[in-house]
Order: sequence, then structure tokens, then C-alpha cells
Amino acid sequence: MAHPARPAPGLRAQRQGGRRITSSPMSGVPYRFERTAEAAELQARYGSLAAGEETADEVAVAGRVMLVRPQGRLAFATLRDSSGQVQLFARDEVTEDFDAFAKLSLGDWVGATGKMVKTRRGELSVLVDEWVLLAEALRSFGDKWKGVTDVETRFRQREIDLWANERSRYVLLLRSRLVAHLRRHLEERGYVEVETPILHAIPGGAMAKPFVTHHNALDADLFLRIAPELYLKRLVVGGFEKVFEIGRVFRNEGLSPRHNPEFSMLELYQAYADYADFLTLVEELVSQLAVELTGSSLLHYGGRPIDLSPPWRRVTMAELVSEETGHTVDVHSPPEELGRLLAATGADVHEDWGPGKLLLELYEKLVEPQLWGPVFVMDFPAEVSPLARRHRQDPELAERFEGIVAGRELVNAFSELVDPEDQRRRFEAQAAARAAGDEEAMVIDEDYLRALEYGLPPTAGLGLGIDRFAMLLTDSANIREVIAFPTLRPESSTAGGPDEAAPGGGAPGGGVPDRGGR
RNA sequence: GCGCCUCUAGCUCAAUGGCAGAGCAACGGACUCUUAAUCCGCAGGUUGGGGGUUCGAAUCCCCCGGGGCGCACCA
Repeated sequence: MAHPARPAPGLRAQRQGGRRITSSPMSGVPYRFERTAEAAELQARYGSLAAGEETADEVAVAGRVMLVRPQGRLAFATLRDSSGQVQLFARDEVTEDFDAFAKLSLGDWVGATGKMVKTRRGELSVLVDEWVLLAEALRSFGDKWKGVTDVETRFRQREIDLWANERSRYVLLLRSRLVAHLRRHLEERGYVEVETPILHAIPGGAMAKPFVTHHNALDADLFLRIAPELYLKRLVVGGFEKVFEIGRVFRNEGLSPRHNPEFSMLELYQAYADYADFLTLVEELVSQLAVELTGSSLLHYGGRPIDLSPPWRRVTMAELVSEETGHTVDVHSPPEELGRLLAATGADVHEDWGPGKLLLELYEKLVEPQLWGPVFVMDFPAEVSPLARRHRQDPELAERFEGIVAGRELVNAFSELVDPEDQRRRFEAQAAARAAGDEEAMVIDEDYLRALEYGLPPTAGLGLGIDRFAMLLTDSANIREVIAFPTLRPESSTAGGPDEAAPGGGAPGGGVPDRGGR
């Protein structure tokens, strides 16, 4: 932390007089506190007491002091714990060390024991007999009315954001519950959770630029994974018929309100299933989770309603593009025509793009920004889906869909490509693109090809962006809201800033659902 | 990477070329039912950093740094 010899800026003056804490801020603080009740529980249990009514029930509560109202030989303090708030009521003739209690500051942590009472003014309170300081807030936090609103401070010092802002606590708690509920649903449906490597010798499973790191003993560069996809399918080859992983992936790309360099995704694979099976799975999971976590499948995102209840609209990419351009086109249309239509939008057209890529570009340029959903966009071109199985009715298409919810791609799923020879050809096409300068094109993964040669049964796979799902459920416009410690540029120690040089920016990450592969 | 906006006390904000201020918290004090308690007092600043213009710069100009949004990148 900070250098002990140099007082950090913002530290409030050392407390004196009646304080238990003098020279060393944390001396005298106990190692544990035996709490017997939480605030919400007390509010529920004693909320019906009449004003002025006193009980003989002793409780022990602990939490952080949010407000203090000293009143001569009385003092009131608002105590908050993770469940809610309850008032502490101190009286000179009842409360030990009353003078020190009356000098508590906002942010101090205390444990207190006493009887449950309701004050004359009707506020449920713990009439404190004994209390103990559990931590002293040497730094004062934000305005007690306005809290902390500065976006940079909120994300760099999440602890004071969470301390000051109810909504931030709500959002991160909902995210936690989202992941827990998702796990429970999947386990109930017979899926097995696994963990696959984050350090990859070859980044695969998606089209994205990776982060590079280095293993000293092996003297080898390794990559932080851009997707767990290939390892998960190798587990299916090994006999795990229904597997999933919820974990962090890392993509070396720009930041935006919708992109954090590290983000969380669910990937799920099921043997003997195809992509159509996942249409209903996605509809059910997403709408059920919305109901469980928000109370309704009808949400509002950015003020605009979205109804997640099944069934969702299903429409092919070719249909959408045809509708939008007024020309009936599909993946078999002459590339010149597709290129003309794309050029008409003002987009760059690369000569080496095939009809599949051109169709995808048209979709992304013209259609996707208008979609609100929920809608399943079906049947992506095989050319842009190197890990997806060709459509059973059209080899130029892949059995792949994306689920668009609130204008964002939330899920990406396909029938998995199981043919090792076709997979090798697709990898080779990717390698060619890579050689031509496409840094995001895939690399040939011989380990994966060998696994396919041992036999991957018909399998469906699915990727879902956890962070974007959390944004949807919490009506958050910025992905950073749903990430406890979003990636920020490290502060320079010489530059001015809100505080001393913080050791670094962020850690955890966010939620782009998918790219390319999944 | 580019463009626009932004950075003033711990926090929330004023001061638009003329003495850097307020509220909150913090610190000291008064007060036996408060609810953002109230009242009295006391402190608190390299105006993100550096340079320039000017008699005079928080304010105008340049460079650098952080952040936000948009674009690009990315799906």
C-alpha cells in the first residue's frame, strides 16, 4: 500500500480525545466479532414494534457507520451491513464509552450489542450497551448526500463506489446471482462444469488478437485464451457429452462502453444435438433468468422495452439483408452484386472477400444496428464460420445463429464442424488470410485436428456473454458497470490524479459475447 | 489511433482575464428522541502536470497525462 513514512493525501487528521485509537490506527481492533443478527432480519422481525416500545431482546450487529447524529447525551448512528440498515441508539447512562461513540465518523466499522427498541420517533434501533470499533475510516468518502459520482473515481476505487452507491452494489450483486443461477440451471439440465486452460500455446476458438505472455521455465510464449472452445470440444471427444465452462477470456482490442479486454463468457457443448436444439435452450434460459433475477421477462433497456418471453423470432441473415437492401440476395448471389450493394453503403470492399464475407458485411452494416430483438439470426455463411458445420441444405451456409437481444449480440451458437478434413481446409483458409495480414484469423491447431480424428459426435455449441447479459438485466449502458474492476489505463505516478499513484488499473473483465468462432 | 468534451479542497460543485469560494466530511465545542439533526468555532488548495501570452491566468494558447462519449478497430 502507501509508504508508511509519507502520509497519503486525503488522510484525515489523526483522531484524538476520547478515541481509542491514537498512535497506530489499527491497534486495539479485535480479531473477530460475534454477530447475532443482520439489519434486514431485524427490520423484518421488529419492524412492527410501536414507537417508544422497548424489548429485552439482546442482539449483536456489525457494519459500517453511514451517518451519525449526536444529540448531547444521546447519539444516533445509521449502521449498514450487507443486508440493509438499522439505527444504533446510544445513551450516556446505557452505552459504555458514550463519548467515543458520539465521535464516530462516517465510514467507521463498529460492532454493537444491545436491546431492540423503537425510538419515540418510530425508528427501529439497537439501544447500544457495548460496542467496539472494528475499523477506522482514515479516509473520508464522498459527500454523504451525493456520494461519489466521478466516473473515474468510481471505477478506480470501486470500494468507495460500492460503499457510497446503492446501485453499484445492486448491479454487482445481480451479476453474482446471474452466474449462480446460470450454473444451477445448467447443472439441473445435466451439464457438467469444467475448467480448461487459460494459457494457450495457440490462441483459438475465435477470431481476435490475443495477449501474449511468457513462461520462463519453458522459455515459451503463451497466449491468454480468446475462447475455451477447442478444449471444450476435445472434452466432448473424450466422452463428456454435456459440458460447460463459465470463465474469463481475453482479447487484445480497444476499449469501449461495450468492450472490456477481459470478459466472461459461458460456453456450452452438447453431444448428439444440433443448433436448432439450442434455440429453445437459449430462449428458456434467458427468459427464466430474467424472471428469477428481475421478476419479469419484460425488461427495459435504455428506456426501450424488450420482451424476452419465448418464442423469439427466427429469421435468416439472407432474408434480413434482402429485406433491408430491397434486393433478393443470399450467399449464392454474384459477388459483384454483393460488393456493389456493400460499396453503396460507403463501406470498404476488399477484393479477396467471398460472397459469404460480403453478405456478413452487409448484415453488419445495414441490418444489425437496427435489430432490437430478441431475434435469432439464422444461417451465417460458412466462409465466416470456420468452426461451424455446413448447413445440411446448403454447404455454403453454416448451421449457426446469433441471438440478438436489446440490439446486442448475446449468444452465438452452431452445429459443430466434426469433419477433420473439412476443418483442416477451413484452418488453411484462415492461415492464408493470416498470412495475408489478417491478425485475427485463426492458426492451424494440430492438437485440435487430431482430436477430431478420434471422432467428435454430432455436437451443438453455444457461447453467451455474461457481462452483456448482466448489462441487459441491470439496464447498464456501460460494460464497466457490471465489472467489479474494469480495465483502466494505469495512472502515471507523475501525472495528476484523484489520488496517489494507484498501482494499476484493472483486473477483471467484461462481456463481449462472441466473435467469429464463438 | 482520430475527433469532441472534461479534470478546482477528502466528496459534490461555484468562480470566464482582476483577492480561489460554498455545502457536506474532517477537526474543536454546545445540545437527552435524531432521520442529510441543528447551532458555534477552526482548518483545509501546486485549480491534473509543464510551458507560453498578459500588469494580472482556474479562466486564453501550446505540449503532456487521466477520464467520458463518438468513430475506427473489434463482432
